[in-house]
Parts: sequence; C-alpha cells; structure tokens
Amino acid sequence: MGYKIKSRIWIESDNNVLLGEGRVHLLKAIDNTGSLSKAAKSLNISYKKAWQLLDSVNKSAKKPVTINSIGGKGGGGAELTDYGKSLVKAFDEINRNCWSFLDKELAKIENI
Amino acid sequence: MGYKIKSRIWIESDNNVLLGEGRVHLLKAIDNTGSLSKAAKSLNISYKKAWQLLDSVNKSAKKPVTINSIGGKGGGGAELTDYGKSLVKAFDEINRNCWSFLDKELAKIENI
DNA sequence: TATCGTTATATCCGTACAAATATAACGAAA
DNA sequence: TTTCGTTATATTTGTACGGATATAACGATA
Repeated sequence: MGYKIKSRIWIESDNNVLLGEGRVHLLKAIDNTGSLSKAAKSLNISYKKAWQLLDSVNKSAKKPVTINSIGGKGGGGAELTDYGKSLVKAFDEINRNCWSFLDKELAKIENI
Repeated sequence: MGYKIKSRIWIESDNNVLLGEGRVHLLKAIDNTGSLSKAAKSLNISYKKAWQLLDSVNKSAKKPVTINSIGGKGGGGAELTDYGKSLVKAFDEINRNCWSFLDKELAKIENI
C-alpha cells in the first residue's frame, strides 16, 4: 500500500529513438512558439540540446516532423508538419493509456 | 510501419525509487549467488554501485528485501527475503504485461 | 586467536556529458 | 545593400557521476 508505479515510453525507428517525453515536449513548444530557439528558451534547455533533439527526430522519422526555415522575415522559424502533429497526438494518447494500465496492474496486486 | 515502442517502468515509495529494471537484475543476481559482491561481479558493475542500489532498495521498501550478514562462514552474504522474492515476481509480471499492452497500443494506430 | 571473504564506507580521480560561447549562413524586408 | 533573428555548427569550459582504490568491522571456523 502506498507504492506508485511510473513509466517512460518511447518510440524507436530502426534502433534510433524517434519520440520520447522530452522530444514531445519540444515539439509542442515548437508548435506554440513557431521557432526552435524560442521553444528551447521556453523549456529552459540550451539551443544546442534542442537542435540535437529535433535533428534526431527528423532523421529518425519516416516523414518530416518539422519544416525549418533559415533567414527571411523574423529570421526564420520551425513549424510542425501534419505528420508531426499526428505523432505527438499518438504518443500522448498511448502514454496516458499506459499510465492508467499500469495503475490497474499495480492495484491488482496491492498486497505488497 | 516499422516503429517499435519501448518502455521503462519503476515502482516508487514516498518519492523514492524502490524497484526498476537494474534493481531487479541485482536482486535476481543476489538470489543466484548468495552475496552482494558476487552479484556485482556477475553483472559487471562496481560493488559500490551495487551496494548503493541495494541500500536504496531496502530503505525504500516497507519490509526488508534482503538480509545481509557480515562475517562468519564465507565472510557473510546476502539473500532475498520472501518479500523480496514477491516484489521481483510482481515487477517482472507487470513489466511483461506492459510490453504486450504497448505493442497492442502501437498496432492500433499503425497508420503512422 | 588467526584467518578469510564478506559487508560497509570514505576518498580520490578520470571521463563523458551538458552548458556556455562563438560564429557562419541565410533570406525577406526596409 | 544593410539589418535582423533565426537555423546550423564547432569549440571550449565546467561539473556531476561512476570507477577505482583503500580500509575498517565483522563473526564462524579451524
């Protein structure tokens, strides 16, 4: 009684990590801000780390997850593709389902 | 198509980690070898790390998970309590169930 | 009482990873 | 053509963590 169960899930593609919680946070922040640098600031992570994560996401995914532009009005920016949005949505749903599944599993043996 | 989903689960007690995959590996190795030092060797981890893990497990658990003895025949040793064995069994079962649950979840949206 | 292989603990050191910093390239717009 | 804020990338710096090492305490047995 009183034990809690926690989890982390991630999706891999060809042994490369595609999506985990951190990457999903980043993608959501990009969707909110329209730029990778602003997203990094909003998450209190370095631009370098954010860029590496996003680069890894786009290299692992079967279709582009973001479209990044350099120069131009505002200096450029980054935005989620429809595919990227669907990935985020799918991840969130599976993650939530996993949490409730695990809570039930733990409850089943609540004699520990 | 071709994406894989992976997970890590762990059990917490009062915001302290009680059991995760590494700790379960260690407990199984203790059960197999009868000593913490032999268990560490068999897992190729340092004794220090093994001791810290086991100490954390026993401090987090509501009942003792191992019984450790110093001195005496063989120098001492460590062995799982019945409670410890039941924890390991419960963790393994939940972990396996989680894997198959997540595989089904991913299959449900295999349009990504 | 001496020996032995443990558990238990402190200290030092190297290294891998993160953060910080610097800078180039870019393109729309003024 | 100059400016601007961005993406993209390399290099340096800092630090936290694990590994290595050393050693004390212990108790059954011979």
